[in-house]
Amino acid sequence: MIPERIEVTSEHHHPTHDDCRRVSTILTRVGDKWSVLVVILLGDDSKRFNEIKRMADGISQRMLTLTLRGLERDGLVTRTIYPTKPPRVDYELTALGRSLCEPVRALGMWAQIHLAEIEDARRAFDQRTEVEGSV
Amino acid sequence: MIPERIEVTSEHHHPTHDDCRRVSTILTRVGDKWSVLVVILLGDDSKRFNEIKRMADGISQRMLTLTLRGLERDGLVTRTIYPTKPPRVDYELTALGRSLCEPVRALGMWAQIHLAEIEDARRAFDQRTEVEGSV
DNA sequence: CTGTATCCGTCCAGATACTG
DNA sequence: CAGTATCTGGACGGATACAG
Repeated sequence: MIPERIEVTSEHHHPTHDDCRRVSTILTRVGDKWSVLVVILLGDDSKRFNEIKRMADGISQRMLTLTLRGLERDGLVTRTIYPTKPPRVDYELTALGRSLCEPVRALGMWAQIHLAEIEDARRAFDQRTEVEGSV
Repeated sequence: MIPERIEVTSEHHHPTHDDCRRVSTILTRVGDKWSVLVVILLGDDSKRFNEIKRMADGISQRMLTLTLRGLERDGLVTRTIYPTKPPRVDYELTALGRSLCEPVRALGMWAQIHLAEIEDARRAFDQRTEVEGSV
């Protein structure tokens, strides 16, 4: 029972303020430096802290902790502690987390498909700007 | 002719480093505070600077300028200057910009559908954390 | 191993004032 | 109207050291 459209401001058929703020909110969360990377990396099986850290390659311990906490807070990942010695903590995507993967992957596909196009546009823009600057 | 899958690192069938970095890059760009909002607001017809500013409601002039420049640089919007008096500048989504709307809307739908779920998770988490803190 | 605490430099966003 | 310039506070990310 997935609603086709949730509730859009008044009559306007194309999403407006409320709608966009929501999108914006989620994208802000999702768009931070590491969250999506971690979500995708988690994939289907649970993983340990350092395992993720190695995969992410470049993330600091601090940032990984913060990122995982954020994802946990949003109900996207679960955190399971095994009080062994040394301690072991497993992270795993929740159903919600896995469901997020779909639209994110779609965006990822878009990114890959249009990457060259965007980079060309950037080069062109930078050149234009540069020329202006040197006049 | 949209490729099902572009090129994923070696054998692994689930996206890895390269893949993820790309997604991450785009999401970072897309995930900043105003870009997506502006893209969605632009919709199908061109709009003027202050027109967008009014719709965005809360964005500063500076941020709107920077956001639009960024989008223009990435080839997502065009900027048309009419040297009238007073000057008039129209912004419009490019084909690339419009194509971005689709995955973004998908994410938006996801956000709307799961908003309550996420907020519940947040409340639960905060409560748990709070309890721990007070012990 | 899996964190937390602290320090610190950088970037970013907002406010304000000014310009073509 | 549509910007640019400048200043400033705060958030963010990284490095490091320490703890359970």
